[in-house]
Amino acid sequence: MQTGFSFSKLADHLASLGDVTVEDLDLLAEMPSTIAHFSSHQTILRHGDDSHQCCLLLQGYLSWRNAEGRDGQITSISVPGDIADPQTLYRPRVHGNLIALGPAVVALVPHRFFHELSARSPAMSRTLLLMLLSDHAIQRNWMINLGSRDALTRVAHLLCEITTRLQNVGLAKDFRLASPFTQSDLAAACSISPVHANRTIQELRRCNLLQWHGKTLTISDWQGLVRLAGFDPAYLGIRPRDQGARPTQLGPAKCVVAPA
Amino acid sequence: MQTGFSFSKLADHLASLGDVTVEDLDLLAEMPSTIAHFSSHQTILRHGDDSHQCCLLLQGYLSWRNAEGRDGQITSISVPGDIADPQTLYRPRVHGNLIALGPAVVALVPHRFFHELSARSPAMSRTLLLMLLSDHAIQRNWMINLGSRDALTRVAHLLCEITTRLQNVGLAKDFRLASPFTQSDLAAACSISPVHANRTIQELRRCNLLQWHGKTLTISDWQGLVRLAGFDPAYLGIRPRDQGARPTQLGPAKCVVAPA
DNA sequence: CGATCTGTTGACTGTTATCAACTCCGGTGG
DNA sequence: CCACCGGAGTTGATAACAGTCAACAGATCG
Repeated sequence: MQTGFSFSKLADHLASLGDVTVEDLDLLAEMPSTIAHFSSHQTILRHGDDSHQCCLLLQGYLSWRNAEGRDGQITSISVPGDIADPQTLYRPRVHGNLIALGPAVVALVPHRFFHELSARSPAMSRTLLLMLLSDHAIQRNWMINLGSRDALTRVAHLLCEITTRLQNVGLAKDFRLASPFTQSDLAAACSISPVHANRTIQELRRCNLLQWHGKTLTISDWQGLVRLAGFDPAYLGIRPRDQGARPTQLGPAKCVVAPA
Repeated sequence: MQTGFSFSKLADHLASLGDVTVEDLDLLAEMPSTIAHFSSHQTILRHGDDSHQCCLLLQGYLSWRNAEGRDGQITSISVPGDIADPQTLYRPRVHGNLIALGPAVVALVPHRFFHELSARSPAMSRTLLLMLLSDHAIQRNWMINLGSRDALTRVAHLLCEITTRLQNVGLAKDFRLASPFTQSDLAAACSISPVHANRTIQELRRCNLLQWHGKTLTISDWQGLVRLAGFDPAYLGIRPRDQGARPTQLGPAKCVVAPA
């Protein structure tokens, strides 16, 4: 599945959202892009910037944060196959800071490509819109997470969501997922203090719900975690895998240049 | 300004978001609608419903809630001129419960109208999209409100936002706004307990920032409230009033029927 | 004029933040 | 190879903010 850097995860993501045909997904093969690598906690987009390209995440995690660096609340997390900044397609001015959570690989795609794609394929246009709505639904759910759950269930719910979204693009097989982020990052996403995040994770470990060794997080009791979090994936607006269309073949991306 | 039930507030709202011409706004005059009145805490859309019309709020406030009735966290508040459920334009299945905050008057507009409007006017199509993005930005800001402010500044920030959005459609003149909602509603929007909301409001009163008598809330020290809340209206994506286009003339809505 | 909802107050409890210290680890440079 | 360093994880003590419970006052409405 790991054919270098490819757009297959974006294709998976789009296919899970709406009814797109194989022909639609094949249009993605023409996507022009610049591949960029970022190191942990590096700023990708700064508050107030104007952006004329989209950040398509290929590997790792990205976060939208209130402030730069390690500080500031995380308001959103992107997983591979996500377009981290779809809003800039319609309003280039960036609100908030887009920051890598651990090392990340991003494909920078000119807005023009998506606008032309929308013009050529009504189905793709609609699916991109559904992507925006899905983001919206995820945000609303984060609000509920912050507003009505305590630290333990909050962390549990976030992990359920991330895992489900990863699985939607073929990652987190066997409930084993990369965790290049720190406990403080997790705390920033759940709006709890790093110290309390640590205690919370210990509690989850003690309940034999998960293991977190090094840069790998293993969920040992998925059903238990789902029950604890009260997690219902319906809000994500995605369908079970392998029902949607898949592109006939997607080669490696046309890598124009690879800046640090 | 109160020419019966008109769509002028929607026009104001749209004009504040993007560059729409007077001709674009005139298209709204053809909007077919059914006027509906709702009483406080009445459910307008139930979780799981399929909706094929949009709820354009004419008077009062609407809330999206986690649960029906008075319970459940509020994830979003609509003010007059808002389309409460723009998501249903693209995904009819409703997530959450749309519930009136105090008595409310709503124009029910078939989805078809907005789809045809989008097809006829690219500017309107774009502006409707900007409306969606504005909702998104407001949500993100609520997350920050819940995650990084204490009860006092949380309530203050919410009141600043509501006031600004009301002023954007010509309401809340002189910082005097209708408050048909209860303290418990406010608590549900800030994710604090009703008791604590009460104490918080008393604190705001004690600081001479606002008065809340009966169903009218008066902000007596706007600058002070803004300072306390750390409120910056930039995220709303709206421009100062009276710069955008205005429709030539908008008569009363074609009122088809007025159910209770 | 009673019933119900809303607002108000006090006492108590509990979750979580904060502060501080310490360990462990990976990297870096001497 | 070792000493050092910074970041990350861990632990305990304390404090603050907010939730809960309970009771009552005032308003509103049938």
